[in-house]
Formats: sequence, structure tokens, C-alpha cells
Amino acid sequence: MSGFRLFDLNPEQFRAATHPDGPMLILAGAGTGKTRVLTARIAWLVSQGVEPSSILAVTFTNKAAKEMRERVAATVNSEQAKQITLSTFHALCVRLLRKHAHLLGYKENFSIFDEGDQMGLVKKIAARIHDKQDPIDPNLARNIISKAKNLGMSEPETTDTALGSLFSKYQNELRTLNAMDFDDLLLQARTLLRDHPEARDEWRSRYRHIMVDEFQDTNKLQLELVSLLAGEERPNICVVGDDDQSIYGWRGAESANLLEFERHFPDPEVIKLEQNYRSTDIILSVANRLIRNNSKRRGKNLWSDRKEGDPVRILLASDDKAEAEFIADEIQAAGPQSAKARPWTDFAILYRMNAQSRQFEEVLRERRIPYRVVGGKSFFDRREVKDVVAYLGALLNPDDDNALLRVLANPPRGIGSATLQLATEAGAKNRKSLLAILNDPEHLAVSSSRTRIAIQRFTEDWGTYRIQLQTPGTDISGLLRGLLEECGYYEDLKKSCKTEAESDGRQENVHELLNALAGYCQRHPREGARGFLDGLTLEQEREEEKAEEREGVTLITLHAAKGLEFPDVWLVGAENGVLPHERSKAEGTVEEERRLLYVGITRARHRLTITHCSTRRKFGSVSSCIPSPFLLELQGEGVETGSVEEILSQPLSEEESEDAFARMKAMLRGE
DNA sequence: GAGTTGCTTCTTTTT
DNA sequence: GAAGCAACTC
Repeated sequence: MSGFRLFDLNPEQFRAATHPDGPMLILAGAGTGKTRVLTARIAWLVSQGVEPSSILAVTFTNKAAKEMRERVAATVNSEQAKQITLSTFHALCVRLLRKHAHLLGYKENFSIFDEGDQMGLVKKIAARIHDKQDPIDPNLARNIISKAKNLGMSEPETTDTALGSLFSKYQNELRTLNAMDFDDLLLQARTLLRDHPEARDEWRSRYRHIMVDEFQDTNKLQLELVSLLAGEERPNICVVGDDDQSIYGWRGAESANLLEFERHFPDPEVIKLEQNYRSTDIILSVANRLIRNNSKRRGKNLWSDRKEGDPVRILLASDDKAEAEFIADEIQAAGPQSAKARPWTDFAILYRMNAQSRQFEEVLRERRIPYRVVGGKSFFDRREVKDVVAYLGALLNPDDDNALLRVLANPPRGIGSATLQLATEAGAKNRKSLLAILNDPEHLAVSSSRTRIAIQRFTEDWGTYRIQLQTPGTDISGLLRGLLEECGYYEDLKKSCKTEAESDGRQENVHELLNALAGYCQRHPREGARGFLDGLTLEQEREEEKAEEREGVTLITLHAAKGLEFPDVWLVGAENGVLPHERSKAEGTVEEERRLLYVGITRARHRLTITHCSTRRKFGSVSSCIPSPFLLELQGEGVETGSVEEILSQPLSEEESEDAFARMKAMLRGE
């Protein structure tokens, strides 16, 4: 018998964990222990003799997948844990597609385009179309295409409009590049399972128990995928979700998937989890008071038996700088060096937009308070990382012109934009990849002999590397290292840096990446470099593992905070236009913003502080703010309003002044 | 062909 | 207040 302890579960949780078969819908409010239930359920299934390899658990984010994997690993034995499929939708689709890509007219080594690649391609095509009458806004176009794909459309309804023609060209281009964007992963996987019975049957017979976490965040395509995998007759499908935490509508998520679960999977067992084990009663009552204002709800009543607790504070700061300073003060006053001696990891600052993190980073850095920024752009966005990723991508998929273009430009090789434009055109005309064109200069009317030599030199070198790559047992990391060395990449990288330190840092990043690649290839010989690259593109969080370990205050967006909890939370920037975000007001999705605030509130275990400012630097210049209308909805018992200045002007308690004194002494000693 | 400068434009949230 | 882009010089 495995080590899971069903007696730790409350009656509803127990019922969910031990439901034998058929569809099940678990409505799990914030903090009601849904991950725990899912984990317990997996353990229970295994204990009942269910084959671990026939269990599929799908989560929405990598973070959630990782957490679940860890928890499962702690409950069933490691051999069994390994056989369970636990992944995100996207990762699962990649797995299916890598195996069956040929059925869809792709090659198995297809590239995955991230948002940047996607944007680049849309821009390129938009420029090519260049309709003077109605010029295309690439951003908008990309959005519309993405939405359409998430509704299951693989091509436009008409190619008569500029947008429709762009959509169709975009899709064709991706195909010639042997590439899929994030949406394609879902879309093509759906098409695969829908139109190819042999593939469908294979996966359907493999997965006998399917679990989907955060079901309110699934879109039409994902529901379709799940249905296809589950099969028709009373499948063992178990979904968990909370309509009040549906915050991905902008990405096509349909909370109707959750709300109308019965329509897709008739006669399910329905279980409501309403006892919250996370927050104080006060915090929950404030959260409940807020979410009541939403119209489309399944409705539930979260409660907690933790009656003690501080009131929720709503505080006004004069500006965003004061807001950050104040919070840093409070964190310092309760942190490890204070009498309260709480670890930095107890504290979290939650905001609506990534851009808001900067102010806090600055202030925290000044005070030497360790912090970690979750999400945002980081490792993957760095130039040198993108470069190396492009090298790897171009090596693995010779059709990936995009990656090759980046390679060609870094370091400069005497093949410039004019030549490349020519080559790209020739490629389009002859339906050949950029690399093929360069390899075969017949197609290329290059004038200067210098350019011709440059091309020849590149293709010869590149050819030898590709041959080496195909030799079984090649150490790809080493190969890449040598390649970067020989082509002068490092020198070019160094030249582009202003300081020695910057250069070292960037080079270090490259090495880190190469080491990670080597490590991955060793651990997963079957997936190899391709798998590494997939993980990198899908996760975009290489650094996360390191960041996770670092002790510090957490800076995180409200979206990314879902699923997490912290003892002490500051929810900042509760202003009209920021918290209901300006754009969401225009788009009529204010209810989703309310849910976002709800998610934020329910992250707090013991203490919650909501702040807003009178003025804020926006766009670089100062503009005045009015409080979020949501703040009025929060008002009531258990809520205390005031201003940052008021609190700062209150005399310090004895304990706090001692702390301040000790800090000052420490500072005088030089930390 | 490569690199630099100064101009513009916007910014939600994420796989 | 940064990041992308066009025009400019070497």
C-alpha cells in the first residue's frame, strides 16, 4: 500500500479521491486543497491496481505540473510515478505531434514558434501584403489569428480580406518552415485525433483515467482534445476547477466548459469543496463579498474555521514610489532581521502588470532585501540565449528559415540583408528553404564575388556540422560549443558588450545553456536536443528553478500567482485603469478583472494589505489615479482603510524601535 | 554590409 | 521609459 493518507482528507475530498469511475466534476474553491485531492486520487487509483501509465493528468501551467509531479512522487513509488503522464496541454500535444506529425504533412522535427517568432512572421507577411487602404496592425492580426485558432479554425473563412489573406499566408508559411506556433500545437493535435483514427485509438486506449486541473481555463480546443482522448462511453474523466478563478478569458478560455460540464460528459459525480484551509475567516469574507458582484457564477460558499486574524487593510499612498517604500518598510520590520524574524519567503507583492515590478525591485534592491520576480521576461528574452536557441533550432530543423536568419546575422558573416532578401524571394518562388537556396547558388543572382564566397564558406561549414549532428551518439552540446567558438560568435558577443562584466555575464549564460543542454541529453537520451528545445520554448523558465530556490520576497503578477499562497500579501496598484485594466473596461471584461482581484485576495493566509496611489508614473510621466471601484465592494466588516502616511506617522512600538535601532547599528557596521 | 544614432510608438494578463 | 525602427555614417 502506498504512503498516501486518505484519512487526512475531509469527507468531500475523500469522496473525490476515491470515486471509482465515470465522469466527475470537482468544484474546488480557492485553498480547498484541490491539488491534494488530485494527488490523493492518483495514489488511490494506483493502489486499486490501475496501471500508472494509463493515468493522464493535465495541468495548465508548468509550475502546476511540476508541483503535482513532486507531490505524486512523494505518494506513490518512484517507478510508478515515472509512468504517470503529468504534463501541460501544450507539452502533451507536442508529444503526440512529434510522433504523428507525418500524418498531418509536417516533419517530426518541426520547430515550435514562440510569441516572438510568431510576431516576426506576421510582420513579415503584413509587410509583403502591404495594403495601403487598410494597413494591418500586426499585433491585432496576431491576436485575431490566435483567437480563431483557439476556436478550432485552421484557416480563414475568406481570403478576400487583408486579414484573411494574412491568416492563410501565415499558416502556409508555417507549414513550409516546418513550424507550429503555440496555438497550432493544440489545433494540430486536435486535428490529428479527430481525423486519424489510428492515432486516436492508440492514445485513447493508453489513457484510461484522465484528470484536468484548472478546467475553467480550458478553451474550446482543449475541451475538444480532452473529449477526443476520453472517448464516448462514460469515460473516466475527472476535472477540477473554480469558475470564480477563471482569468484567462482573453486567451479563449471558456468557463462554460466547467459550468456546462454535464453537457459534454453526462451524469457526472459532482463534488463541491468549500472548506478553505488557507486563509483567515476575515480574508475569506472580504473575498466572498467581492465575488458576489459577479453575475455568471455557479455559486459557492467558502468558509474557514480560522476565526482569528488581522483586518484587511486598504491603504492610500501618495505615489507609486511611496507605495513601494512603505511596503519595503513593512517587510523589513517583519523580516528575518527583525524581532518577528520571519523568512523573506513569507511575503509577496502582487500586481496587475509586469511593468509594475520595477518600482519594487528598485526599492528592495536599495535596501538589500532579497526578492525574486516570477514570470516576466527573463532568461529566454536575452539576446545571447535567443541566439544559441536559434543555432540549435536551425541545426535541428533545416527548414526553419527564421532560426537560420538569426544565425546568419550573429556574428555577421558578410551575408547582408540585401542578399538574404534575394535568397528569401528565391526560396518562395522555388518552394525551397533558405538553406537549400544558399546551398545551391544557381538560384541566387548574387552580384559580388565577395558575397558568393561568404555564402560558400558558411554553407560548407554548416554542412559539416549538420553531418556531425546526424552521426549517432554525437554530443550536441559539445558540437554547438565548438561551432560557436569557430564561427567567432563569442568574439562578436564580446564586442557588442559595453563592459567586461556584461560580456562575462552573457558568456556565462551561453555556457549555462550549453551545460543544461548537455545535462538534459544525458538524462533524456531519447528526447535529446529536440526535447530540450521544446522544454525551453514551452516553459520559458529555465531560470525559474534557480529562482525558486532563492530565498526572497516574491514579486508576481496576479495571473501568475494563481495556485500559490503566502502568509503576508500586499496587493498593489488597486486603481481604476490598472486593476480593472483600462483595456478590459473597453472590452467589457470587468468581471474577469474582479475575479483577478479575487484570486489575489485568496492568496493571503494571514494578512492582506491592498494599496493604491494618488498619482503614478505611467508612460514615463506622472498621471493621477482614482481608486479602483472594486475597493468600494470590499468595504465592510473586517476592512480597515487608511493611508500610508498615517501609519508611518504612528509612533513605533517598543519592539519596532528596537528593531530599527538594531538595523541602524548594523548599517553603521557596514551590513 | 555593418553599426550607430535619434526618432517613434505604445504596454495586460501566458502556454 | 524601453524597445523597435528608420535613416544616417563609416
